[in-house]
Amino acid sequence: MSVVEAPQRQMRIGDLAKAAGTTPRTVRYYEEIGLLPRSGEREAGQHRLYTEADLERVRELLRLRDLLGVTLDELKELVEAEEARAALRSEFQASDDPRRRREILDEALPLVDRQLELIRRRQRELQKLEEELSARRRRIRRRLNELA
Amino acid sequence: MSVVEAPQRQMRIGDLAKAAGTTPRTVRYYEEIGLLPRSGEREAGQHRLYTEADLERVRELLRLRDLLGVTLDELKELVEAEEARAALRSEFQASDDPRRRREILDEALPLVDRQLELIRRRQRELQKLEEELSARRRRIRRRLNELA
DNA sequence: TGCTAATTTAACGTTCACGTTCAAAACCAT
DNA sequence: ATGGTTTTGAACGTGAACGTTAAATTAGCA
Repeated sequence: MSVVEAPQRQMRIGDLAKAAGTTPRTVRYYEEIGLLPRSGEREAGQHRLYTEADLERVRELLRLRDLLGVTLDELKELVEAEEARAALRSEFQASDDPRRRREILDEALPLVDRQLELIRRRQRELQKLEEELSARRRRIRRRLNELA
Repeated sequence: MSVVEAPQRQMRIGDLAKAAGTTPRTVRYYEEIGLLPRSGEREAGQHRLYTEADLERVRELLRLRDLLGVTLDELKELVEAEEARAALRSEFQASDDPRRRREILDEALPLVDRQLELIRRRQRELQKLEEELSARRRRIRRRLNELA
């Protein structure tokens, strides 16, 4: 394994925000409330630098925010330790110890499961709503037919 | 047709709110922004009275609000003339003229269709998200298996 | 008729999720 | 080194969607 990682094209907050379809302010805010990691070790004053993986994470957060109707606090619990998870992920890549790799995977699973649960609940609710509206639509059409 | 309607058990705002799982304040607020009808002719100062049908409407509004991620203004457009629609509905019941009945139904249909469109878009987005998360879940499980 | 609980209107307060502004500092290219 | 662009940190501002409070009515009941 190379200790020297692939160059890892870094980007700054403006590029990240644009690529994620949001604003720098939002990214900083998410960091502020602990929804995003503190962006590397910065000696106060230096610009934040992000990787492609960070971008993906931001995109996913925005998606979850929009699709599930959760507050950012709930979202934070939902992706709890998204920060830790990112750390784990790189540790996973770096680790050769099967016991450690297994621990990491064991932690990742319930996180994904919790997200899936919420999503499926939402799907069921929407499904029910859709069926009811479809039924209403059919009734209307039927009555229109009866008038023809 | 009886001009004297069935007694129509009326309830007041507190009962309505409780039954709908919300608060009187919210109901008044929705009336204020035109999302709910003005609740009968009240000579200023008198208590608002609601029917079972009103309750259903409130329930549906709350449901749409929670399930689609729309602002109340968007919701208002979405159920545009929910007020008018309620009026139309009772007019429909009262009308024997097929031409009028047809007009009413013709207006009701696109309203339902717009709601259905939004709901289905949401369903598609959630579906995609679910598939991606499921895939991630499978990858994790597979790796766990490989370690066993 | 008198009492109590619920409602009304109006105004002000609050929370969330950012937007806006600004001076100072950092970065980048030449 | 220098100029132009971007970021930083901090503070204040904002719109949506209600919550809270309070004084005055109103409704329901013994």
